[in-house]
Amino acid sequence: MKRMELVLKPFQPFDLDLTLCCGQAFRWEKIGDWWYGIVKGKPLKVRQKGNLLEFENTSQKFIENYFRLGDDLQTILTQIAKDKHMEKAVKTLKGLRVLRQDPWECLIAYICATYKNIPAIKQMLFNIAKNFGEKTVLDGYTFYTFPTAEKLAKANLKELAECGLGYRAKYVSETAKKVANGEVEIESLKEKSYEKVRETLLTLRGVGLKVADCVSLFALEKLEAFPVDVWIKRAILKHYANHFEKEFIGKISLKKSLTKADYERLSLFGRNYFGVYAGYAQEYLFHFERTMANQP
DNA sequence: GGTAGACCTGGACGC
DNA sequence: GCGTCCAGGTCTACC
Repeated sequence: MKRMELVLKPFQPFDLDLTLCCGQAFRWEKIGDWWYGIVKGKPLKVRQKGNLLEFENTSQKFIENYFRLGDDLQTILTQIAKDKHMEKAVKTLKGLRVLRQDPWECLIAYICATYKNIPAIKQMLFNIAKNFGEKTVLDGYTFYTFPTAEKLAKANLKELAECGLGYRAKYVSETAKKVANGEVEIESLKEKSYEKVRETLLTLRGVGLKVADCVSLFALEKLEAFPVDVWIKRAILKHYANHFEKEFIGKISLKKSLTKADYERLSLFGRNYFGVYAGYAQEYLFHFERTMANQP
C-alpha cells in the first residue's frame, strides 16, 4: 500500500485530532498515531505530523475534499471571532475544520444521535455497519462499510432495534425506504439552497430542525447552518444571553427541550450574528463548551 | 401555533 | 446490586 503525503501550507491551519474528535463524525478510530476511517465504502488511514499529512489507501483529492482543506480557514476564523468568547474558542481550537461527510451516512448518524450521548451513538453506528455493511480489512484491522439505503430499507425493525436503535429503528427504516426509492434524492440536495435542503430533510421521520441543520452543515455544503443542541444552548445562555430579552432566556433555561419557535430563534441568531460561516462558529462553540467550559 | 409527556437504551452516579 | 438520572431531539396528542 502506497503511503502518500501532503504538506499543509502556512496559511492552511489544520488539526486532524481536533477535527476528528470534536463530535461531528462518529466512525473514526485512532490506533497508535493513525486515524482509521471508512468513507464511501473504502477504509483509509491518516495521520498528522506538524504541517505534514500522511495517508494511505486514498488519494490526495479525497483528503483535500473530505477535510475541506480548500476552505480559507484563516478568513473564516477572522469572520466568526466576533467577541471575546469566540476569540478564545478560535485561539484554543484553531485548525478544527468542518468535515465534508457522506450525506446518507451523516443523515442516519444524526437520526440515531437524538437523545443519546456520543459513545452510545458510536456503538449504534458500529452495530448497523457490522450487521448490514460489508466487512473489509486494513492493516489487519477489521472495518465495516456503512450499508446503503437499499440495504437498510430491506432490514426489518427487529433487526434494526437489535443494533440498539430503540425507537429510532422505525425512523431509520422509513428514511432508508424514502432514499432507496428515490423519493428523497439526498446527494442532489447539495445543489439546493439551505432553505430547500431543510424543507426536504424535514419531510423525513426522525428528522427535526436540529438533525436537518447537522446534515446540512456536515454533509450538504450549507456552512451557514447553525445547529442548536443542548451544548449550544448552554453556550448561548452563558455568553450571548444579552442578545435576547430576559423572559426568553428565563424560559429556555428552565425547559429541557426547545420548541420549534425557540430553536428557530436561537439558530437564526447564530446565522445573523456569525454570518455565512455560522456552521464553523457552531463547531467551535460546541467543542469549546464540551471540553473547555469548566476549565479555568 | 404552543406545550407536555412519551420514547429505547446504556452508562454514570449515589446509596 | 438497585434505583435514578441523563444523553448532540422528535413525535404525538391535546389545547
